[in-house]
Amino acid sequence: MSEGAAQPVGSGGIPEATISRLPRYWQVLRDVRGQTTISSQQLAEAAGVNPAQLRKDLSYLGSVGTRGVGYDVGRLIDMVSGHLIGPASRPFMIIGMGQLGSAMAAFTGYAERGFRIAALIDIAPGLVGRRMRVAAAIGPTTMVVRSIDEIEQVVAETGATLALLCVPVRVAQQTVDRLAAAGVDSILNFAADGVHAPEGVRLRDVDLGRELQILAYYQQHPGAPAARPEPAAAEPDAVPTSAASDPSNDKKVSV
Amino acid sequence: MSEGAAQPVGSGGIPEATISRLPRYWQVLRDVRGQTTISSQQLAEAAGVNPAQLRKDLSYLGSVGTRGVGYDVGRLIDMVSGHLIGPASRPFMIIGMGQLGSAMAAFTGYAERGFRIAALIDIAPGLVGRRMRVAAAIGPTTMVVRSIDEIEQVVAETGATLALLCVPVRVAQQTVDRLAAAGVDSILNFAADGVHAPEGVRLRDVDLGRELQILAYYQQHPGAPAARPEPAAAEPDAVPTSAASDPSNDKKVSV
DNA sequence: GAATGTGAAGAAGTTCACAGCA
DNA sequence: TGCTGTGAACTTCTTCACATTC
Repeated sequence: MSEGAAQPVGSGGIPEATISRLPRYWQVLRDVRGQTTISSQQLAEAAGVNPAQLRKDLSYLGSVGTRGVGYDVGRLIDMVSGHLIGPASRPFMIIGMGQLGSAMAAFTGYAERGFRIAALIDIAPGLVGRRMRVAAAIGPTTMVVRSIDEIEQVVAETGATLALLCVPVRVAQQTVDRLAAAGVDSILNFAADGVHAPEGVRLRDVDLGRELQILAYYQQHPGAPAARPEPAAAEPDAVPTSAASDPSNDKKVSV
Repeated sequence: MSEGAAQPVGSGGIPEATISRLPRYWQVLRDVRGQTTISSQQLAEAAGVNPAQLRKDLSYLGSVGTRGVGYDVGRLIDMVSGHLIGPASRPFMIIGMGQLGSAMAAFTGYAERGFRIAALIDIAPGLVGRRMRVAAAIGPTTMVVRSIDEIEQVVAETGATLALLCVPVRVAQQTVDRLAAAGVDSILNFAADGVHAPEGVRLRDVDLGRELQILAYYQQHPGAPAARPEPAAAEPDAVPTSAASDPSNDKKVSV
């Protein structure tokens, strides 16, 4: 059917903006696994987006809602995670086991989100070979830190081509190059300082300084539009003194 | 229409998309502090954006380039950081001194980016009162962890209304409410699990799971257009395969 | 001559509004 | 009746192209 509406994106078909929202939908869906169906209204509200937006986003996945009813929660979860992660849990490595890397290893949310730690990597002789705590699917466990010199072997053994880069800034570039050479094609970079991604590697920066600066901008410029249009009533800036907030989900000001 | 296409955004004047790019320009500018001027061409290339985009972005700041010459680097740095951070360094608090919070405290890039740690906060009796290492403007130093019960006082003393939230997910919401009540109006949230921002609070989520899922999507769908258009010039990048041995491995955890 | 600043064209993303199906 | 799916309107963002200034 159809033709008119051109495919919004050349290859994959799903617009970038939609992809970046999928994880949020997915998370909301996990939180409501109890119910069997959910309407675009409900899901959109919980995710903080417009219902039409949500329906359009889901329609890109080749949607399967039922008119008059809503979406089947279980089916939608499968569908979204199929697109995001694939059928099996996805292995990844943590590179650099300093404080940040250790904190990442201790994060308990991986399994739930479809990932699993395949290896911990460092270069320091003092760390390589040591056991460190990691959060696994079934409670915490430990894992031996391996050397970056074995990286090719680790990639071959585990099949992990996704890495969390937690090394100091000054070795970030060389480490990225090293990983790329070993076949890693996707890197989440916490060193974030103008690291250049080699051909064929997808690098995503998480830059603390950037996030802080953006927040600081909005602190300095009150009145700047954040993310929410939401007409709502103009309220006299009543700061809730008691933690209890009203349940009517007034949209967040997330910037 | 009346005013023509003048002010593109209602209140502040600067489009959101532009604001989110300013930190990147700023960082590039810091890296080239040596030269006195820079052209939109050069700056744009280093930042990985289109030159026209860059010029338009800068023009929102009430730009001050010189035709035929380029931009004065020093002046531009002042201008951009004036918009992002303001005249003085901006104080912030780290809430939750677990592994993640400790890693954040050790991050050495704050001063350079216009921020300074004003306080470390936790709730655990075992931590409150203890000294922890933090990276300060002049080398590392230590700071006493204070209780969240003193939060109002800390805010009053330090003037910090910006917080890095590094607490476990399950107490994230209540902590946010607590901070909001104490006058904190901007929060960078690492717990990131559908935390709701009280009225008047700007919450920005850094969600590890989300970032991973987005990367995983592109792994599964090669050919989809990613983030990097076509960044910097090809640099002759001497690839140091032998990673620098780094004894002080954990100190400079750059996050 | 060289590079900025910007109107206008173009692309991408969002929201509306309603047809169509359960 | 209720809610999805989607063309079309609308808004925002990006890029082009060129007049303008040094």
